[in-house]
Amino acid sequence: MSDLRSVLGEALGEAFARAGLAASFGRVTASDRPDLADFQCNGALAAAKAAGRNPRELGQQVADALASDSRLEAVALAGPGFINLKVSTGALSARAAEIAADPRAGAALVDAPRRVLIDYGGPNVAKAMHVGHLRSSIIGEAVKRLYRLRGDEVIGDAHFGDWGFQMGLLIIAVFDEHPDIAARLGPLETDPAGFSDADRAAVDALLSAKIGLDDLDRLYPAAAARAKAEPPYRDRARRATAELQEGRFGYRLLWRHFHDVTRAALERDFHALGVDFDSWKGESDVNDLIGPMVEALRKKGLLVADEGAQIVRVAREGDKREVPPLLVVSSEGSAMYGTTDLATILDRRHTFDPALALYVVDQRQADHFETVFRAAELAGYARAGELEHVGFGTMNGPDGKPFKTREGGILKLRDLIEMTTAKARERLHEAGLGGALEPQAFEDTALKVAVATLKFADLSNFRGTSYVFDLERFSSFEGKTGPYLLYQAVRVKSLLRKAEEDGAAPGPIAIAEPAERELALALDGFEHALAEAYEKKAPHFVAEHAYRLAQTFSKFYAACPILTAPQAVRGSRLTLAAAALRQLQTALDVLGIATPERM
RNA sequence: GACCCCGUAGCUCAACCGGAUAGAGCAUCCGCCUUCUAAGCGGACGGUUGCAGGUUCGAGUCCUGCCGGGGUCGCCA
Repeated sequence: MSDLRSVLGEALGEAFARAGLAASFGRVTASDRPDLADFQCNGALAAAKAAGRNPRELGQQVADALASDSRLEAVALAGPGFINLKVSTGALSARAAEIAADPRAGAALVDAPRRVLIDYGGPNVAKAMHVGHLRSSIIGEAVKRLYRLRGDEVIGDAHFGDWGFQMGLLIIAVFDEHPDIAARLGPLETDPAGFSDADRAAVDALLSAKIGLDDLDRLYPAAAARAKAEPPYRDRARRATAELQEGRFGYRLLWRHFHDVTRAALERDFHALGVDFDSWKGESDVNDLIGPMVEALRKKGLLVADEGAQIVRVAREGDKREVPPLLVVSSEGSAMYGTTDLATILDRRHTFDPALALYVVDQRQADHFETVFRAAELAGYARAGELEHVGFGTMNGPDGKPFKTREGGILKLRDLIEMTTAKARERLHEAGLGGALEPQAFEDTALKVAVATLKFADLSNFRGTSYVFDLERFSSFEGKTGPYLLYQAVRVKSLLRKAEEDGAAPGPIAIAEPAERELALALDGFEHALAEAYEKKAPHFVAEHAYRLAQTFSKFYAACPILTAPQAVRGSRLTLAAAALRQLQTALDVLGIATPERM
C-alpha cells in the first residue's frame, strides 16, 4: 500500500539504475504543471550533470523504459529534461479504492517504528496557562498525534514545572496569608511518625477549602515581585525552597496540594483544547536523581568549578559562537533548570528509553537546549541526534510583539478560548447555522469551531515563524480557516446521511470527470504530506493538505452531482466522498481538531 | 559587539536534496443557487521574491557583502 508518487518513484529509480545511475534520481514530485501532467521527475537533469551526459537524451532513455507501464497513460519529456507522468484512469481508480477501503485513509506506517517522547505544554504549578503555552501545546499535541499515526510508540509528557524557587515563594506567601495553615503545617518538620490518615484528611480538607488555583495564581506574581524588591523576603523563600527539597514534611504536604490542585485544573483546560498528556512527570520527580547525577558528573571529570559555581563545559572546536557551559550547581548550591533538564534526560533513559526526544519549546530557548543536549551527550545520557529542540515563534498581537491584553497583561488561555468561543457563536448565528441544534449541541459545536479556529490558525503557519493573532480573520468561515474545514466536513457528513436515508449505497470507484480525477490525486497526496510533516516536525504540511483536500472536495461537490446521478456513478461518487471525509477527519485529528456532526 | 531566525502580491502566509509559467487565502471586480449545507464554486486583477554581487545550463532556495525587523548571549525558567 503506497502512494502513487512513491510507486512511480520506484519505477523511475529502476530505470535510472538500469542506465547505470543512482536510483535516487528517480524521485517523483507532484507536477508543477497540472495542465501537462500529474507527476514529474527532474532527476534526469541532475543525473546528466553528474554523469556528464545530455539531459534530454538521458531523460528520453528513462522515459522509454516506462512507456509500456500500464499505470501510466502518458510519459513525456519536456523542457530541458523533465519527465512528465500522467497516471492512467485505471491506476488512479484503483488507488482511490485502496484509500477508500483503508481505515487509515491512505496514511502509511514508518518502516521502523521508534520510541519517541514529546516534551510539550510546559505547564507550571500555580500559574494558570496563558497564551505563551498555547503554541507548545498545540504544536506538541499535533506532533504527538502525527508520530503516533505513523506507527511510532509515543509518549506525550507535560514536563510539569512543579519544583524550584517558585514553590518556596508560594509556601511563604500562603503561610503569611493563612496563619492557621502556617500553625498547622509549619511545625511539621521531618518526622511524619504519628501523622495519621485522619490528620492527613484534615489537612487536605483545610487546604482544599482555602487554597484554589485562583489563589495560587494571585499569590505567585505578588510574591515574585516582592522577592525581587525585598532581599529578606527572597531569602525566606530560598530557605523554604531548600527545606522543601530536603523533605520538610509540612512543606511537602502544602506543596502536594499546590501540585494536585494545579494539575486538576490544568488537565481540564488542556482537555477542552483537545490536548491530553500521557505523562505528567514533573521536575520534582527527578529531584532525587540530581545528587547522584552531580556526583557521577564529577567522577567523570565533566564537572568543574568556575566563578563559585559547578559547570560542565560544552564548547567545541569550531563553534562559531561562544557556547556557554551548563550551569549544574549554582554558587549558592542549588540546582538550576538546566540541571533538572539533564536529570530528566537521564530519568527518561532509565524509564521509557526513547530513540528520539522532541522538545516543543519556544525558539528563544534554542541556545539553552544546545547546551543541555551537548552536556547529555558528554555524560553519555544520549547520542547525537536523539534529542531535538522543535522550536517555534511567538504568537503576536497587532503590534507585532508577543500577544498581550489591552491592559498590557498576559492573556490567560481560558480567556482566549472563551473569547474565541464567543466569536464562534456569533459567526454561527450570523450564518444561520446551528439554529436547529439543541442548546447543548450548539455549545458543543461552538467550542469545536473555536478550537478549530485557534489550532488551524496556528498550525497552518510553519512553526518556526511568528504570527499575528487576528481573531476576525481566523474565525471567518471563508478562506483558509479552521471553521471552513469544519464546514466542509459537515457538508460531507450531511450528504452521506442523506444518501443513507435514500438507500443509496456506495459502489466501486470509477474515475471519469476531471473533478473526480483531481480529488483522487489529492487523496493520494496525503501520505506525502504526512511524511513531510513527520520528517520536519512541521504540522503545517498536514494543515496544508487538509485545506487542499477540502477545497478539492468542494470543487468535486460543485461539479459532480451525487445523489441524483445514475446508480453506478452515484455509488462511485459516494465512495469517493466517504474516503474524502475519512481522510479529512484523519488529517484534522492529527491537528487535534474534532469535527461536529452538524452545524 | 558576536551569533541565530526572518524579509515573497495591498494584507496574512506557502513553495517537497537548486528546475518549467513563484502558489494559496483575504481584499477588489465579473459570473453561477427550481439540484446533495452558496459560509460554496468558477474566472479576472495583483510579483524586479529587501538591495548588490557571485556559483550554476538553471537561484525565492546555495555563497559573500549591505539594509531592515525579531531573538539569544551562565547563577529566573
